[in-house]
Amino acid sequence: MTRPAGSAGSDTDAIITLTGRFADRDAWQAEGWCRIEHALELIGTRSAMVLMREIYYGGRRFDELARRTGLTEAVAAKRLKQLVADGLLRRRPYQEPGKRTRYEYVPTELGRELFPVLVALMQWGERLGREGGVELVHAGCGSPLGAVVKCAKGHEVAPPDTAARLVTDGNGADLR
Amino acid sequence: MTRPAGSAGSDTDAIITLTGRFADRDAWQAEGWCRIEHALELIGTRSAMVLMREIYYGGRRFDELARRTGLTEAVAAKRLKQLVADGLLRRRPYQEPGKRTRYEYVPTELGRELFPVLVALMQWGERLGREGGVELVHAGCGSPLGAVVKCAKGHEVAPPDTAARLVTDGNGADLR
DNA sequence: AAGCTGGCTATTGGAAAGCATAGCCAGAAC
DNA sequence: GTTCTGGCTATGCTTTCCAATAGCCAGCTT
Repeated sequence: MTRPAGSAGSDTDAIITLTGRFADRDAWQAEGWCRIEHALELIGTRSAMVLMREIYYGGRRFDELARRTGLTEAVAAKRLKQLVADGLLRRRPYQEPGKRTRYEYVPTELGRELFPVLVALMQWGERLGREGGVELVHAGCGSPLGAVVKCAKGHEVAPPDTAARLVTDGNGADLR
Repeated sequence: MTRPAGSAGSDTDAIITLTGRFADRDAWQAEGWCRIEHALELIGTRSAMVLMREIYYGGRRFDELARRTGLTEAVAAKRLKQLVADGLLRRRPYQEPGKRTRYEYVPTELGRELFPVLVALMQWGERLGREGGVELVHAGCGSPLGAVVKCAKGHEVAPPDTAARLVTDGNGADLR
């Protein structure tokens, strides 16, 4: 299908502004290139997300993580193993007196960098209107947290002020 | 299992600071209360996420959305229907000359508010090291976007400065 | 009226996610 | 030794996700 130029919906409700070669969406596609898809390959399951949530709440040990997420031990073990393999968590030995050496799961730098994703999801989940729940606040002033989109130079950016840019891999690879 | 007080891992790697009644994780659990889980019920599938991504890139019509996400038409139709039912998208009639009236999918306010989630995921996905891809930048200055966690009063907040707070539903309901 | 087309819908099947239950194993307690 | 326990591991099943393919239908064209 060839889309008549400029006819695909009014642009009054466009969210991201596509500029340059991106303006014609028929000329490129994001499949396989998309960083969101890459991210979802690692944390795209419910079990991975709720385990990382519990890690953020301070859970470290296997039985606590399994119990508090409501996952079965089998699912928790499998997913924790994968999160370690993917570099979000690290196994760290510990030993309680009179007990054998065990391992607890602590976040790596990559795991910590998931913070804005978790906060953004919690913020959006609040919008869904179900009352109650746990809210994150700034320990210093007590105000609730939110994720704000800013550019590297510090400007706050709303969706219409956003443009998409192609990043090549240096090997001359191109979109599509 | 009763966890000996203060023994569950060193707190040097704690991410979120739990205060007050939250300090004892055995006294509460997030299952069912968690806003992240609520959010994932709506956008927890890969198909929902990539469809919303294409909506952000400006895709509006069924065949374009299906084609650019790489989803089959059956999956795209089912997921779009669900996204409309959940209030992230809205069906808007359009008619091209000589064609019958059709519907395109435009984001609602709720759908637009997903922006920080998408940006945070893209930012984190970039960290995974795979080269290439589409990057979002500020249209004004060209710098790449990121999601920054701030409190309502405008302070930037790092994970250790974060506290968790219980929000009741006004009916005296409590955690667990 | 007949045909074409875009936007779905239905069916089938395979893969993955997740639950329930049971079993295994290293090592401390005894 | 033997027992006990926490942390997994294995097995079987159900559900959900998604691909592939085929079919349906409103209404525009001719």
